[in-house]
Amino acid sequence: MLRISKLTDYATVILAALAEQPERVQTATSLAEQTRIAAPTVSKLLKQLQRAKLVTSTRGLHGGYQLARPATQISAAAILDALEGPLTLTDCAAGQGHCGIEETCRVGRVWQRLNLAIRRSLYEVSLAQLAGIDSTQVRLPTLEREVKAASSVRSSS
Amino acid sequence: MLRISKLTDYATVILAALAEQPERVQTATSLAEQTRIAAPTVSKLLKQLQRAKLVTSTRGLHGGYQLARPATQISAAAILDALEGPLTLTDCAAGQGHCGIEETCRVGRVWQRLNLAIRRSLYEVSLAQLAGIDSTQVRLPTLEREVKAASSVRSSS
DNA sequence: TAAACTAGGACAAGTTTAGTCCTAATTGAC
DNA sequence: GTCAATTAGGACTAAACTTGTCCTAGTTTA
Repeated sequence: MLRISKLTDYATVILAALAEQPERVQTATSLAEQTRIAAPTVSKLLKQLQRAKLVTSTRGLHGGYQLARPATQISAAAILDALEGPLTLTDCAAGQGHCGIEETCRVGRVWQRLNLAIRRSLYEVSLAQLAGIDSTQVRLPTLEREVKAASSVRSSS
Repeated sequence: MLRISKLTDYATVILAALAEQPERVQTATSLAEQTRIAAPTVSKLLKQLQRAKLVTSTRGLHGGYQLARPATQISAAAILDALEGPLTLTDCAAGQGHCGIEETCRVGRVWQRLNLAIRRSLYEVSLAQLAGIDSTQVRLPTLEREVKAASSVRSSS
């Protein structure tokens, strides 16, 4: 539960490897060797990351991948979004609003707020910090406020 | 991603229904009607919750289920644990420690700490709050501290 | 033109999740 | 003591998601 997929985990490892040498263009193959992740998987992930604009790609000979922006400006939330789509703790949160038990379910709202709180906390963590490159402390005023609000919300909007 | 399972969501709805009338013993069937969740599913979930000691059961005629303790003393984390087992954001966190890319992976540790931070925040939210019965504000000093620590951890232990 | 790359998507196997059903065991009422 | 209501436990199935592989096409440089 509340588990990020293995692929997402891999992606952060790959991004961390890119973050270590931001000036260098690295091929999927080389990244696979560095990280010990199977090459086709690395390839696939890099494609996804490219689509999400987290890395830039150069085709052709001497091509490869680079971080699209500094590691300090890539949040954990962005990585998760890129690979797993927008984060929704429950199905209701996804949008449609009809899960069959709408009326009886006053629980949904609170989950969604908790959801948001967690999301914001992930948003405050940068790739640089995940990779252990940057040790800058993050300020997290948002997080505390959000979770507090989430947990005290009532059914009456 | 970071999604709680539908069953867990159902479980909180069921627990919320029980929390509304803590003095009453309610049957699985009645809870199914109230919540509009399919009866066999409700049954199954209640069994799990009973095993986790979140509800008490009475067998036989006029039997049914009740909360094992006040809703204020049941945390969201406890509900998640009961249904999905101990929370692990990544596989590495689960224990074995060999995911094939150990050496190259300095990312794991930070995930695990974030994990813990989220977990603690869930621990601070009670069923009463989820159900909208109790509007008590929670103090969350732990959460802020935890996430801050998690995000600034370095590879060097 | 050939070689080294990425881009995109189809596909298959494995695992997890969701939900159903069946057969005990227990209790209270008549 | 028998019957009906109810939980206990687990087997089973179908659907969904995850993970990983592979193939073909497009791009760039030497």
